[in-house]
Formats: sequence, structure tokens, C-alpha cells
Amino acid sequence: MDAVLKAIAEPRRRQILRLVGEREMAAGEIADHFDITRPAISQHLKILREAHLVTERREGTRRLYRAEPETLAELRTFVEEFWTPGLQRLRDLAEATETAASTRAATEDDKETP
Amino acid sequence: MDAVLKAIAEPRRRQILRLVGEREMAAGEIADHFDITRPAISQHLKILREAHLVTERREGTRRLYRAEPETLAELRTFVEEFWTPGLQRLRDLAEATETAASTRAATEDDKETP
DNA sequence: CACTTACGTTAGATATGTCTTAACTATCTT
DNA sequence: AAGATAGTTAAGACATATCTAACGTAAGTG
Repeated sequence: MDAVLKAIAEPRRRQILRLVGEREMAAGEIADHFDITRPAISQHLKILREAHLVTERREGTRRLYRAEPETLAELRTFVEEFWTPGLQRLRDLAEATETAASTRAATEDDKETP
Repeated sequence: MDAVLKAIAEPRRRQILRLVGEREMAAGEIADHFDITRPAISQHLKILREAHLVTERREGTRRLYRAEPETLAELRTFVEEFWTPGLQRLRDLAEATETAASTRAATEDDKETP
């Protein structure tokens, strides 16, 4: 998952991912959408491939890329699992703090040893 | 959203996020969970703060951090919107291709034998 | 007030990423 | 076989990230 998160942290790679999410595309066709050189795109594609965010299919001299929906699904699951019960508690706490803004240390007695 | 994605691309920052997602925590307390120095943690916290993934609250000399559920919700929405109709079409296409010819995908990240 | 506690910020070293140019590989065409 | 086409890999320049050590700051304490 680390590789996935690092891969999507790059704006161009997200754009590539959107392109090959629409439909299968050859490497050169992808490169046409950008200002940077083809080798740079090739390197981005390698990172996406190694993160299993895209798959490659060879057809003659061309290499056709497409998004890998499974990995995207895993990413979605991963992000959703950051939404744990603990977070829901924090959400409630934030609400309470806003409502009674002047209340100090009403609900937090976590550490009191100086 | 770019700041959010870059922020969560770092493993330590994700771990910090999990810690302050459980409950509010002081900076030093967070640092105790890691091998790296306190300044390093402070820098990570700054990045998380600037991405609005955590909020800071001062109490005496301490600074208490907690996760910001709203930003996490936005992240979740963002990731889910990568799941467009186009992707569903690719999913179907992949199924059809597998059924028809059982083509081997070219995910060769295991090419280390010299 | 000086002193401690809790943190942040700065400066600089080292590691990682991203790009370009040049060279390379594989496939198709003639 | 030679050349054209499509794409990757390699080498190196430059930018960005991440860490440590040293210093700075603000709030509490004797």
C-alpha cells in the first residue's frame, strides 16, 4: 500500500491514472497529454505498474496501459479504514468543544502527572 | 488535496495520524512512539497541520493534536471518485479478456535475477 | 527574576524524486 | 537485412524531502 500511496502523491501520475481509467491507452498517446518528455512518462508508468495501479499489455510495438480497478478498490478500503471508531469519537469531541467553547478539560483527563 | 495526498504518502505521518485518530495527544507523547528525534516529529506535524489532517490546541506549554475527521472524509470522497464509470467499464473489459484468452498480465516487478 | 519544561524553527547533511539527453531493445515494413 | 516506429533504460543535473544538532520561544515554577 505504501507504493500505491506514493504513486498517487504525484499529480502527473494521478492524471495518467485518470486517462487510463477512461480507456486503454498506448504509452505514446498518454505522453501526448503532457508537456514532459516520453521517457519521463515511461518512468511514471513504471512506478504505477510496480504499485499495481496499471497493467501493461503489448500489442505489436505498442504497450497498452489500463487502470487496475482492484488496486484502486484496495486503496479505497484502506482510506475508509482510517475512519475508525476512535475517529468518530474525536468527531463527537470536536462538536462538543465547539458548542461549549469555554469548557476546559471537561472531557480530557488523559494525563495529569507533571 | 495535493497536500493531503503528499502528507499521507509518508509512513511515519500515517502512523502519527493513527495515533491522534485514537485520541488527542501531546507532541512529546507522539514523539515517544518513534525512534526519530522530536524536531523531526514536529516537522511531520507541521505538514499534517498544513494539510488540515490534524488540528492543534495549546494547553499550557503543551500542544495537543488530534485528527481532523473532515479532511479525512474529503480524502475518502476523493478516492471514491476515482471509481468512475470508465473504471467500471475497464473492470468488465478485464473480465472479458481473462475469460476469452487468459492473457498473462505483464506485471514484472520480480525481475531481479542477474 | 532565573530555571525548567515542552515545543518549534533554522541550518545544513544526506537521501529520494523528477526531469532531460543519449543509448538501447523489440517489432514491423520493405 | 536495413530502416522506421514505439517504447524503455541509463546517466547525470537539479529539486525536494527527511533527518540531526543547535538555537529560539513561550508558559509554568521556585
